[in-house]
This record gives sequence, C-alpha cells and structure tokens, in this order.
Amino acid sequence: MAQVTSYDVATRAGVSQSAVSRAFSENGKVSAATRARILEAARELGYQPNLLARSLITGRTNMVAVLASQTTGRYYPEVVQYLADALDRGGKKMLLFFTDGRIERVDEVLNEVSRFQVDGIITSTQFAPDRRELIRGLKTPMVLFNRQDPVDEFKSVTCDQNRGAAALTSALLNAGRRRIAILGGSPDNYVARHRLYGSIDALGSAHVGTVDGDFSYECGIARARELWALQPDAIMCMNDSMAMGVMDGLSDLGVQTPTDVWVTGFDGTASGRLKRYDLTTLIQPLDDMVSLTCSALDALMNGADCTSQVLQGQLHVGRSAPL
Amino acid sequence: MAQVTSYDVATRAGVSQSAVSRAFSENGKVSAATRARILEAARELGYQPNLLARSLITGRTNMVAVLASQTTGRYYPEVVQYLADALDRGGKKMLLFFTDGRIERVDEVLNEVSRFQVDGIITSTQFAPDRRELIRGLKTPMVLFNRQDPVDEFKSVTCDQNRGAAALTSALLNAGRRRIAILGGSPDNYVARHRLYGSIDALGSAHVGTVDGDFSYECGIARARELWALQPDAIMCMNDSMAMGVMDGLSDLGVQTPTDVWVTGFDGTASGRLKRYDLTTLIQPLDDMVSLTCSALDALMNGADCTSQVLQGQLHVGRSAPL
DNA sequence: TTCTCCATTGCATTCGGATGCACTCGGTTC
DNA sequence: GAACCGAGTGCATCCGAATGCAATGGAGAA
Repeated sequence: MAQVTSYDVATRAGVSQSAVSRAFSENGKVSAATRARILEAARELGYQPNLLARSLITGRTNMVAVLASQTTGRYYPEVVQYLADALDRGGKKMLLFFTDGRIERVDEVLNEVSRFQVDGIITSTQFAPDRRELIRGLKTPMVLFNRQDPVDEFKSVTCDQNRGAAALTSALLNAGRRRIAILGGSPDNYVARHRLYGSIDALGSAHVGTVDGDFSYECGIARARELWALQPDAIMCMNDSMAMGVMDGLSDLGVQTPTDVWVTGFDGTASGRLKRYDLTTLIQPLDDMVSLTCSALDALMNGADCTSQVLQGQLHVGRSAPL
Repeated sequence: MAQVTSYDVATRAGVSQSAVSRAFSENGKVSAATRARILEAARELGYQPNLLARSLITGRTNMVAVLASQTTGRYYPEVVQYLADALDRGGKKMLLFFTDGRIERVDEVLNEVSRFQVDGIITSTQFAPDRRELIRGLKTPMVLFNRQDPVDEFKSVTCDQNRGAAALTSALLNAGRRRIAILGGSPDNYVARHRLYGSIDALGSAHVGTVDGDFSYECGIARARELWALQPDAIMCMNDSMAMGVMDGLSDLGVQTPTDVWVTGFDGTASGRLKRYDLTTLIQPLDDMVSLTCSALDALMNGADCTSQVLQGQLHVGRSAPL
C-alpha cells in the first residue's frame, strides 16, 4: 500500500496536484521548468500515475479485451501473440478472456468485459444472434477476427475461407485429382463450416466423402483409416494439425504421402512447414489480418467508421501435395 | 457513453446508491427484498458495476500482469494459454505484456505494469539484479515462472533445468553413448544456460563440443552440418524446436536419426510429439507449474507467505533416441 | 508609467462505487 | 412501559487524477 500519489509529488515539488497531473499529459500546460521539477520529484518518489483513476475521468482505459476460445489447434496461440504485439505498438494492453466454447459462457464473459471498461473488443468467438442486443448495449467498439456478422452490423476482418478452400480445391482438380475426401472441423466452428462449404462446392462430383474431425492432430490420426476407405487420391483437411495427423495415420497403414495419396491442410501454421510434413496448405495472412484488425478497432475507438475487410489467403505448395 | 451508474439503479429501485453498492457485494448488508428489487432494476438498465471505480477504493483490480518475452520457440504460447485459464478459474484476468527481450524494455514494462495497478505479476522474463529495487518498490506480489531469483527474495516456480538435463544425459550415457554434442540456446536465456550447465556437468569427457543456437527450428537445420562434423553418436538440443531442426538438417546430409545418431530435445511441446519426430525429451510439467504459480501468487496477494517450488521434469523416450 | 494580454498555476469539482457512522424502527427484555 | 438491541438503510466522505474556471504575474504595447 502507501501508494505514491500525485499529491505526494506535488508537495515534494512545491506545486499543486493539478500541476503534477498536467506534467504527465502531453498537452498539459506547464512551463518547462516546473515540468522538469515535477518529473524529478516523481522519479525520486517512484511515482507512476494511476491509470484506473485517470480512466474514471477520461473514459479511456487503454485496455482491449481479446476473446478467444480454447481450441485444440495450434493456430490461436499464434494469433494471441500477434495481437498482443500489435496492440502494444498502439499503446494498448491486451486483457485476455477465454470462452471455453460453451455458448452460455459468452454472456458471462461479455458482462465481465463490460465491467472492466475496456476501450475495445476483439473477438474470435462465435456469438448467437440473440446476443446482438447485449453487445450493442455495451457500446464498446468491437471487431470480429475471422468471424463474420451475417448482417455486418459488427465489422470484421476475415480471411476468405470459402475462396481459399475453392482455390485449394481447383488446384487439386487442375493437377488431375478426381477422388477427393474431406476431413472437416467441428461443425459449430465458423471457419470449419466455411472451409467445408467452399471445398464441397468447388469439388462437385470429385467429392468422395467427408469425415468429421475436431481440428486436432490426434483426430487426424484416428480418422485416417476411415478416410482411406473412401479410396481417395487426395484428402483435404480443414486445418494443418489434422493434415499432419492424417499423414501419420496413413503411414501406419502403409500408405505414403504423396506417393499414394495427396494431403492438404489449411492455416499455414509454423508446424505445417516442418520438413517432414511440408504441407500444401492455404496460408492465412496473419500479419495483415492482425494489423487491419487493430486499425479497424482504432478507427472505431476514435469515433470513425470502418469497413469489414476480407483478405485472400495464399496457396502454399509443399510436398504433401506437389501441385 | 451515458454509462449506467449505481445512482441510476438506485433511483429506479427507489433506494440510495449505497444500497446498490451493497447489493452487489457478497457481504453487503441488505435485506433480501431490497436486494432483489435492486438486482431487478439493474437487469432492466443493463447495469454492470465499474470495476475500476471499485478498485480505487478496494485496492484490488482482479487483474494479473503476465510478462512474457517473445520467443522463437513453441513453448510460450502454450504457457500463456494455460496461465490465462488458471487465472480465470481464480477470478482473475490476465493483462499481457510482451518484453521483446531487450533489457531496457523491462524498466519500461515494469512502469507500465505498475500504472495499471495489477494485483500480481507473473513473469517469465529475465531482469537484471539492479532492477531489484525497482520491483521491490512496486510492492506488487510477483512470482517468477521458470526463472529463479539468485537470492530467492522473489519466489519462483521452476522446473529443475539442471537436473532435467542431467537425467537426460545420464540416460544417454547409460545407453552407451560416448560422443555427445550439444546445441545450445541463446546464452542470455535463463533456461538455456541451466540446461547447458546441467548437460555439460553430467557429460564429463563424453562431451565432444557445443554449438550455439537460438531455440528456433531453422537454426537447428542450419547447425546440423557443424554438429555432425563433431562426429557425435548423440546430439542434445536445448529445446524441442531445435531438435526437430537438427533431425531435418541431418536428413539433408543423408544422416538418419536414430540409426546414425541420436537426438534429444527439451520442453515436451506438442510438436515434439508429432510421430515423424517423436522426440526423446524432458517434459516440463506445465499443468503443475501453472497451478503452483497461481496458488503461490494467490498466497502472496492475500498477504500470506509462499515458498519457491522446484518441480522435476519427466523423461520421455521417443524414437529420436530410443533409450 | 499604465494597461493589455497571455502563459502559468491553483482551486474546486468530478468520475463511479465502497464504507464508517448515524439514524430508524420493529421486536425484546426486565 | 422504558430501556435496549440490531438489522436495514442513508449520508457524507474518500480513492487518485483530470479539467473548467478564476487568479496571478511578467512582458510588451501605448
């Protein structure tokens, strides 16, 4: 306790509390001499302004809430890291909330978020349409990350999952693949659904079947036999982790990639680039997505408008499907 | 704006502001009837208590700062995820700070941390001895994660790097390996140093040389030739990512693992368990480390004492070094 | 020299909620 | 019937910093 306050600094520097306050804000009107004296006194006392007290007046906390759902994939931890970094560059700190996927948690989390008075929200968590009113009520700027609002009331930055899946698919078709199986992600996951739709639409009659998955490496291994039973010449996995799992599951069955069957992933994670997997995959432009998300949020926080952005992923050809 | 305050709720419920405040705290003295009336009014208005205003009085923010340094490895993102989850269970939120490793950033970050009035700090970032006074001045409970304070003034939860390295080493020696090379991590990194010392001490004359690394997969690939030139029968890499890199770099030279040489990692990351690498490694008990860290911090935040904990890693034998 | 004008500075108030203290009132206890 | 008790409630104040407004004083203009 015994927190050092602006009054302590004021006393020490022989000025008033308001002078101290002004010395610590860019546009505060103080003479250079007093400011120097105040900063010196502050240094001696180890004073740091209390941002919470400040925010009570200014209405700004410099905190941004990031809502992420725990996932089995290797993608989100990367996203969190990138976001924290990008926010930091904008002088914001990241307050992290995990929604464990259960829908009822979303309400709870949103209430918590609002209690912390964050300046903005970045969410990669799904919310049901009837939460719309609740979110609107928060009056906190929000940007969806790789999720879209059907009516675009809440702006978003996404990687075009449909088109990415379609691009990957046509590349396979152009390379002569005709029997293509799919390993899907959890059906309640936004990106999983859109990747799946995009693939199926583009595949047409080349689609020999879909097997359900959960985005994990282990599930890729477990589903390999079932996929192989469909006699595919290529297997499209809806994320990288599962693709690696499928490759390994197939190996156990004596089936080699790419000799016997091609395998593709989706995401462009670091693990997918490991030489022993070297996945053909669709790379989501994480860097751009993150910086666009932050600038969109910045715009909203400054009362400006912003539009939803849809970025295109980049096809990466590895040895798992040598297009 | 137009924030809903406790006064609004009070007016609507026909009570005083203090009654509202009491209705929202467990041990507030209010009759069941009034509380119900207040909660109802609050619900209608969409009121959520302002935690920042509250913290101004109570001195508690329910926020814990986590300081992490950006690293090239795959380990930290996992740690952050685990920590956020564990903190959440204790009703705390995680405010994330990245120190990009540069020492001068540490001061800056610590000052920022103190401005946010967090209840506690968990750090996996190194700080120089002369920062001790600065941190003491914050008076904020702090627990070091996988870092140790030489004089144990600041408590820590660590995995015994020395002993883990020694265990890994003796296992190799017992299995008959006699020419062991080491791929080290960045020398300014705490865990890298201790793993290295532990290994070298235990190796004795079986040590045929050390090559410097930076914890990244790419560096593992790049250093493979140099390591192989030492004519080792086993290569100990100071983390999993580098071990995978070394295996791949050796493959490119026509050297196979484990036939021609054994390779070991350190950490026990998810990627290390991928079947095509299947690393022999030392698994750090992440779950336990995280929960001990949180309970230690809890103790400190409640004014209690706590002692530093040193956990032992677990040797995991994979095919990269079939002990 | 006297009057403006502007740059500094201090005073008082405010943000939203917690809390010590005093007060009310229905129910006990002699 | 008087003194007492305690649960429920409101009043006033406080936490730490920001800010509108008024006061001060020195420089420059007339």
